[in-house]
Amino acid sequence: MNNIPKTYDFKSTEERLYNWWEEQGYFKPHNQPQNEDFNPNTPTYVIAIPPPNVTGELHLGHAMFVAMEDLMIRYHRMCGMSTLWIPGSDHAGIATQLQVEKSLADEGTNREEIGRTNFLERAWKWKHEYGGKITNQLRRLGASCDWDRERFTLDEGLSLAVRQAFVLLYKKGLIYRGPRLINWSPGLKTAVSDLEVEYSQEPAKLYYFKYPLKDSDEYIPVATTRPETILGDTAVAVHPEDERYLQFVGRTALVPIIGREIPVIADEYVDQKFGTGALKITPGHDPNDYEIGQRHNLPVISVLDRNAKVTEVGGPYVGLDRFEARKQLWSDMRDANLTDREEPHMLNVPRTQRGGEIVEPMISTQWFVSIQPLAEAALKAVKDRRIVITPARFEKTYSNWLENIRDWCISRQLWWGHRIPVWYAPDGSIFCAHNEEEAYREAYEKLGEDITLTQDEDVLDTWFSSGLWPFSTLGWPEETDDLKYFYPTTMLETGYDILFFWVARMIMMGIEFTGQVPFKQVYLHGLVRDEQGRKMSKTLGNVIDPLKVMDEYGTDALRFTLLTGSTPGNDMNLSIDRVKANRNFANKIWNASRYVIGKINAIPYNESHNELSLADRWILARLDQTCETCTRLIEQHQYGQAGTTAYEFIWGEYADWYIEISKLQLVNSRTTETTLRILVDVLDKTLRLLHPFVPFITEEIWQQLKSTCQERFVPENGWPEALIIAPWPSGQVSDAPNDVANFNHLAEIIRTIRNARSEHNISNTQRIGATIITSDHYEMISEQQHILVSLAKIESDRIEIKSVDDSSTSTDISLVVSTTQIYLDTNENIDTEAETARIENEIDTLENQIERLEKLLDSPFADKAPKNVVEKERQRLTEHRASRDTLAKRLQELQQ
RNA sequence: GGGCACGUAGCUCAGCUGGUUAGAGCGCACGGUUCACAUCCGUGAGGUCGGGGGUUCGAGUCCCUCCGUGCCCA
Repeated sequence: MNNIPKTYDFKSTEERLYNWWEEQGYFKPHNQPQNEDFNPNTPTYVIAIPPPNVTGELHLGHAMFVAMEDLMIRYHRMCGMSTLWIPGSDHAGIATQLQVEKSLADEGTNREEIGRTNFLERAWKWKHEYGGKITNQLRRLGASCDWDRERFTLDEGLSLAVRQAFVLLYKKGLIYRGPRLINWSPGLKTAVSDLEVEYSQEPAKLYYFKYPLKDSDEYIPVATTRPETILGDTAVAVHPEDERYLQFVGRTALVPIIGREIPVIADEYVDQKFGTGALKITPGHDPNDYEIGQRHNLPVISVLDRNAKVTEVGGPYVGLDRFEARKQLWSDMRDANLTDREEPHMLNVPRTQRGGEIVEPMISTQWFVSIQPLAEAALKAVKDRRIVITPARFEKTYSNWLENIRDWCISRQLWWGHRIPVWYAPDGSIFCAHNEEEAYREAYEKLGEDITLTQDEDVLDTWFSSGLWPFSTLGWPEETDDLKYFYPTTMLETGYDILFFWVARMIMMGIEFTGQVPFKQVYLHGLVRDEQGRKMSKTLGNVIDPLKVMDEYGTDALRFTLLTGSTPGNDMNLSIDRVKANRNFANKIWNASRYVIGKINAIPYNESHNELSLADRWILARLDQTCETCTRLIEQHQYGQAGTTAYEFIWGEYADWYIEISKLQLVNSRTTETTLRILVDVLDKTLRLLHPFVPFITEEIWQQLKSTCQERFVPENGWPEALIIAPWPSGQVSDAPNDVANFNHLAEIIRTIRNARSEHNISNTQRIGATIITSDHYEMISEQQHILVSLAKIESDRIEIKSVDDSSTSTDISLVVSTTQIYLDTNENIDTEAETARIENEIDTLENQIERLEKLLDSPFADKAPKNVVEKERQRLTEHRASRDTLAKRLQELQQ
């Protein structure tokens, strides 16, 4: 009868459908400059993917952004916009280089040994071998991006964009090179930006010691967390109002052990309450000291080199590792009687984001972007709402960061990346150009032909190229047709953790280079954590692999869980139980559809009346409302709510009620065809609603529905080729509130009867008698009698609908649903005592409600609250009173 | 030190601009072999929304404060 399997098999579906979609070209914008019938005025919806690292392996963060963005893309595609999702990946400078270096190490060599050219060859080879992995995994998630437009940050085009951006900024004076205090990673041997440093609270020691004063036995007590930096001290500072030490200001102190002479200065920065209240100043290795040093014109001494080993200024300690030097120096100071004591102390330790080793602040010559002017423009774009961030609270975070931003260190001492487009002549002249030829041309002009240039050794921060992503992927700096049509993009969706790293920088660079904001909306999702709310980490062993989840429960289940289990900007704890529940949801969709398709196949066409039943009108009205609600919620970025709404509709209303009722209507030849038509119509539209959330199952079942219906049932504008490009169902607000209210009343009666049956342990197969007394619903209930009979398991010739209570009813159980009275005749020995108790209990609750409502309506509420709200409560009071009276009467009868 | 978020049923989470005895899924209890589905159906128990104070006719939903958790910035 039905050749559709009983359970949805996602394994045989997902890959097949994905490939088909892609082959059919559905992932491409339907309107694009390459088309012959291109219309530049067709509205666009464009998202540039947050490019995952090429070295990356799929994790739930990727799953999250794909679920969100694919939802946005699919929704807008169905809405008819020319929709483009640009995929790609970034070259992840440090991560990739580390990977390659690791394999070199395994071979017993290293990058210095094989040289830059060979190293890059190796890196590219690595990229070609493994770089496709992550993008294939994105496909697995169902990402409907236009793969023909896939980009990689080291592509030729994007590299050109990077050089162009650099040259433009340089010529504008917004890029400079110079020695500054930067964050140095001794292990990676490169500078990193402020953002790439993470701070962790760690137990450490506070070392108290004596700073001897020149030509005196006196000393200033000083505390430090890093004794090794004493070697680089260039001052001792005290607070200008600190009476304890004021006398020393202006005198000269002697650096312990090495005896260098340094001044004692006064500066407001010093915290009198911390340590001894006196501070040693090491401008070469501490950001705060650096600033104090600037204020007081102190010399800057670097005591540590690129390997974090002591330099020659460190006298006897030269060559020692920083922590070794600490021990040695402290021990020597102890011998010299310069130490006081050590105290345990919680320290804010700066560590590199990658690798986690302790960052060494040090002076180094690096390239920087003067960020101030860019930041101001970026701030303005959000302030005047050319860019809107969701959730809004991140606008504050964004502003706060940009208002306090510091220049961005963009050079990295790596080989894998965009090499800085700057060439040096032997005389030190600098030529910043798009390429070597151009640099030479300029050099010849200035210095004559007999000259050799050498290019800067460093590469750029990966984020520098990511910052250009929304427009470099569209062809910038070329004025390509794509750029003209698709830029600015519409939405930037990503995790809030890279708001600064990426989003802010794209906004700054987008405005700078294109004069336009790179996107109009920003939507930030939260981080996915484990069930206990812990961050997933390899060391904790609590990492949930999305691939495994998809293997077990299907992609749709994972996507739906991520979408409905999270709220904008808030972290979510992923529960596998929920994924499982959503797998069941997919199966529910499957089986509801299986029912419909099976019925169409089983029931031959027969002309029937077009008159709609209450249930028909109800489900159609509810469908309209659901479409309207889902659309509104999606437009408001409340994606989770939208998904839940559709979920509840198809399961709780369509499957639980309408399908059940359709079974009755289908056996009646007068209503068969109409019922089938409505079954199809509602299912079709609901599948459309659900498609952006659960694309695979909906497309799969929709195709079957379509081929089953063929010409027998055709939607308004015909059957589209595929669900992925089917028009989004518009929801006109239904004008049938009565149908909904009536149906709800009917359903409530059924629920109440079911409830009573269950409480009295009446078996499901046991039919019972029922008398319904209703004045205001008499007609409706009479018409819907067959539904009552069927869904509440009532004996069809033992049901009676009355409009007046003639007190002739024999009954075991008495029930009340607002103004409708229900009397059940069960043929069983109903425990009178239990029934009495039940009714008494019911009356009790009603009395409480009545009392509460009477009080409420007697309070200022009655005239201060809006009329409709008051009216609702009045209504409720009336109903409760009626119910109470009915039950009281019945109670009396029982007690006679 | 500054800022933000979170704390709602045993568990994982919804609850939009405040509207009046709080919702879902899972779990639990009871009952179900009807031809869509046991990855199911029906019924039920279970929170007064971290504590306290305030604004309001009315607060889980706004304000203050305290406690707890997490994050960001310095």
